[in-house]
Amino acid sequence: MTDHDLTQADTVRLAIEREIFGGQLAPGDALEEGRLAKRFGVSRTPVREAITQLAQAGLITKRAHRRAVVAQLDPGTMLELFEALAELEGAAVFLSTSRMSASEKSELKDIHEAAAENLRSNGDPNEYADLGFAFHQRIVRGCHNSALIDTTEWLALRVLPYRRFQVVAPGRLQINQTDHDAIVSAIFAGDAEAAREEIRRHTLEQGDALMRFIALNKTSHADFHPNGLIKEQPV
Amino acid sequence: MTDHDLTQADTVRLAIEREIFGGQLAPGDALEEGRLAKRFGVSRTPVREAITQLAQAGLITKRAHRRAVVAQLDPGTMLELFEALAELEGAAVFLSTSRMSASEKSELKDIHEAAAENLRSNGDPNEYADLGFAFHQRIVRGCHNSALIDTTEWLALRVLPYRRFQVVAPGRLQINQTDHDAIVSAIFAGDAEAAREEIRRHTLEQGDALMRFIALNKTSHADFHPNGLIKEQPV
DNA sequence: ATAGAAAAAAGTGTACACACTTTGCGAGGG
DNA sequence: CCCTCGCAAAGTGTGTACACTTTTTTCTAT
Repeated sequence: MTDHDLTQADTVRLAIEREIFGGQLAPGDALEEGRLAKRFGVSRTPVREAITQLAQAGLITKRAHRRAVVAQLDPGTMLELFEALAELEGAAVFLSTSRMSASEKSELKDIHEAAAENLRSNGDPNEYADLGFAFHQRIVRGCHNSALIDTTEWLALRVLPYRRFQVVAPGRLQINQTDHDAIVSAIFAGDAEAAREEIRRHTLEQGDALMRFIALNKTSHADFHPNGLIKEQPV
Repeated sequence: MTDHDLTQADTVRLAIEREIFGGQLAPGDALEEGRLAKRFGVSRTPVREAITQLAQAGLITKRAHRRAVVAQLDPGTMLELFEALAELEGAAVFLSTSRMSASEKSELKDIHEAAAENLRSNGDPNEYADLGFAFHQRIVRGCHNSALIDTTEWLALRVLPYRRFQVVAPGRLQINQTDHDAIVSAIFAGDAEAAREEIRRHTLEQGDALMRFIALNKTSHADFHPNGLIKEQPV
């Protein structure tokens, strides 16, 4: 089956997610069931279901009889989100330090070194961002506790639409890399408590920097709207 | 308006939630859209939406073209859930220690002492369970970070259907109270790190005890359907 | 002109119909 | 006897119609 057992609602949900993460749908944009239905070539029913799920995931907000909107995070909420994320990643790395297998650790080191190389050779900042994401993911998944992993990644997802702003913030990348250095060292030294502290500080700082950057570039998100760049899979 | 702006889907969702927490719907029970629709006097559409939301929340599991089922936690998953919960509560108390207001702290102390009194006078175990729930809730909410609070309580919710087993486990209550003692002391001493360690150990131990108890009473859950053993606190 | 009310337009919530998938069961071959 | 294949019943996924709510526009009176 080419179908992979994905229901149409799933397909639509995935597509919308991609558009949010890709930036075609910016925070604050309205999602109207009818239009989406026509655009994806399905009826409103699966679109509606997709929206419900995305709302539950916190990616979009929805109130009865009102249009659904891509979740918009005010500074306070975002700060809380990053603080919570910092704590969760801290908890995860605390466990990961003693639980990561040798191959997982070496994978982490590989990612870290690839990022360093990217930085040294002035590579593509987007690639660096991807490596940063993989870095955090590798650490979190190293705790081998799906409940904790899912919870952490779910939280990370909610701030993901905003991370695109960070790649262009000047000077951040080097600081980021130094932080990662400290984290890797702590993990390889087996010092769980130190690893926790390092990643907590790091993620908090990341959120702070992101907020400052957004505050400075107060221009509307609408600037980033090439719109319709993604074509979805027709079953 | 008596309606309070709740859509029918919301009403159904709330009703099913209550039945799960109340024990009328035990883990493993199948939820069939048509029957529920008839029972609640609505069409399948809102029922379907409610089920989707509950599935997203992890309270029920759902796969394409198959009946939805009240989430059944195998021992491994439950252990993971408690471990994750222990870490989250640890993170929360770490923040709470320095953030709880004087009145919040005294509230916590009141709850703790009421529980002690209940124990001393051989009071109602269900009341003690409620106080235990309130104890944890008060601590978690003391961190004043809604993202962390929501995440933690969401996780706690997933194991709630199983907590009903614990109240009857022999000897647990006294151990529980001693643990709480240590936690309260650490908070009042302002030792965030100690508080974190205490609550981590405590919650892990709680999960362990629960698992042992369930393993011993391997009989079907259906036996425990006397309906309303635990009363939940809305809002 | 302008504020307010009334009506039209747009959009969401729900019911119902029907196609497609899964599941349970019974008949026929090994 | 039991395994398998296939058919019937049950149940889910989606399209469509319509009622009800919100939003926008238009019309009226000051």
